[in-house]
Amino acid sequence: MEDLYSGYQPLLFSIAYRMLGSVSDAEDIVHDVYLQISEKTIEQVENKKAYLCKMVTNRCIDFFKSARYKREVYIGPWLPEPLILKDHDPISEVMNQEAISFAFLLLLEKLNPIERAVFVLRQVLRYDYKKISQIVDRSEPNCRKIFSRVNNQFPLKEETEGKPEPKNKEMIQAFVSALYQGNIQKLEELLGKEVTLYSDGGGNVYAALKPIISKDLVTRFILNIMKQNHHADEPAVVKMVNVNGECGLLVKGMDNILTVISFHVKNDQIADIYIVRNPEKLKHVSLESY
DNA sequence: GTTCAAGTGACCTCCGTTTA
DNA sequence: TAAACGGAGGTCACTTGAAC
Repeated sequence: MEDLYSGYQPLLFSIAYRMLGSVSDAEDIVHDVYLQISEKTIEQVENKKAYLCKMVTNRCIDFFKSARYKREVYIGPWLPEPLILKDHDPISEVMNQEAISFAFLLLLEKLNPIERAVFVLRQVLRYDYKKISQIVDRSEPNCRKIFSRVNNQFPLKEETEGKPEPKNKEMIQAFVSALYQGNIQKLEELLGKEVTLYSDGGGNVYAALKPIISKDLVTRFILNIMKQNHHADEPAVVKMVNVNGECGLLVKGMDNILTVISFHVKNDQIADIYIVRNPEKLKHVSLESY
């Protein structure tokens, strides 16, 4: 059972996280699945990997149906829980191979649970339709059609192809230094014309209740935050980290993680900024590691 | 050349909403 | 309340491309 857990846990977590956009819920589901299966049961199963994927996917579908209601009453923009990836972590190795960006997870959010499962299994994990049909309990042609329709409906494919370019890292470094210097001209160069800033406080902490759109408004918003931080008794520390496979920022206070920021870069400019401030979504980020 | 998996257009069915 | 309508989701059949 231990080998089974260490062998498949990263893969199962990667499926659950993409389906739900929540680190803690994904961990719970994977853990529950391992608690539910007994050694006897699993030994009788021919394809253990497909069996475990099916269990996790079905759990996610059930969970998502109930979570959907919660999100409908969510205060402000909903963002996924950030996943801070480190080198040599088994989960990082699985995640870095596949799409996991905030932009991708937010697009997935628009799909129904079955569409999500089919898309993740096919586009991200490259499963064949036979396996997918067994996992989601739909016919093979139906799975092909679901995938085809999702592809036509949403521009998800580009989000799953390629890894974050090193250029992004330089861009985020330039962004941070422009912030500290208060260099408005440089900030405006880095931001796309229609840049959108999403701020998720979940009603627990201060955050913008609506997405902020346009270069001018976003620049003013972030400079204002920097000004407040500068005048604080204990200014926060900003650190560059790997957030969901892309270069991002972690803002550390005296005794807790205050904010995690992720960026979506398009055509050499920052197209979207995702700011997670909801403490509920930062609980899993360990302060000691940073 | 054959086989097979994948992708997609055309068509059908079902179900929720609208309207008389 | 029942018929009409539209959209979502499913099946069938065909084309395409890769592997052998």
